Amino acid sequence: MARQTTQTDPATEAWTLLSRLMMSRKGHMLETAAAFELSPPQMWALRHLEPGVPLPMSALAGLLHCDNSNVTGIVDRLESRGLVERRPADHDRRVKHLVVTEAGAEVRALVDERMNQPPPGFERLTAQEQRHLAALLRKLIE
Amino acid sequence: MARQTTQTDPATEAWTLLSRLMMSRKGHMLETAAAFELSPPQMWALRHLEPGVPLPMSALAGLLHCDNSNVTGIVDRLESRGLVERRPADHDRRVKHLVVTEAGAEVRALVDERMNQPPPGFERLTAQEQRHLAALLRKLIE
DNA sequence: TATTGTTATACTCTATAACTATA
DNA sequence: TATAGTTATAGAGTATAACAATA
Repeated sequence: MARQTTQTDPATEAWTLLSRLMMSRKGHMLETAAAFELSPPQMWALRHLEPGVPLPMSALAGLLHCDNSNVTGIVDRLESRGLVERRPADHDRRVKHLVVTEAGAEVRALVDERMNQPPPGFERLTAQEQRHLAALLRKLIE
Repeated sequence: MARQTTQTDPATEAWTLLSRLMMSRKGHMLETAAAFELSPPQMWALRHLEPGVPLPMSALAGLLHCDNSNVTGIVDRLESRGLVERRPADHDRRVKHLVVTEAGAEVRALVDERMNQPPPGFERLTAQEQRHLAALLRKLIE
């Protein structure tokens, strides 16, 4: 008779708890996007674009895990609101670089501020526990 | 002159690391859904439906953070594949209960197995660190 | 009157395939 | 030939508003 070896290993348990925590934040994500009249993909695109760092369309497609053809539409809508701009790359004129405008950087900062806000629950951990958690996650991510 | 008090508090740092970790799993989520020919919302719906536990459509809408009218279409497609069934509730015939079929339960189990797999990185933590991480997350979630 | 789920509508996201302009 | 981005197309997700059935 097999022993009960699948008692749920600690890595799987930690990962499952972690997934549950993130799932519980989906509402907050949608509210944040709606607060700035952004669709979720538009918000992620804006968050991936660092002000002052031009990014090729195809690189954004990779970050968003979608096809290049989708990025065209997502960027169209961000550009029509003046949040990002397209600029042909110097080294290869097929490539278009995306750059965040000043207005885009402002919205992006507000979005980031809101999304980086730790969810309820963290205040139940002591400062030392919070630091320990951060240390474990750093080691996990490398 | 103000002191540098915003050194990034540990809760925000932990939360930011945590968000980064989950974002890095988006590709895995999309691949899992695609492997079972499910759209992301269809996969989430199936994961929210516990076999043997009937759930009203409106409750699922709440869990998915979307409007009731969306659930109609999402469930239509799951039902046409024989993964879930609609059943009028006894106590209130306006309500329709969703129940996972046997075929649905099988797909759901495979999806769960794949999604619960801890991502790369966990093997860099010792078993004790993994247990500690799980304990901190349990306290965080309550 | 209020609520559950559906339908109608319009917009966005999504992948695929075909196209363009560069390389 | 190959690649970056666009366009065309079809299907799915999304919210809003109007509706039917039920409470």
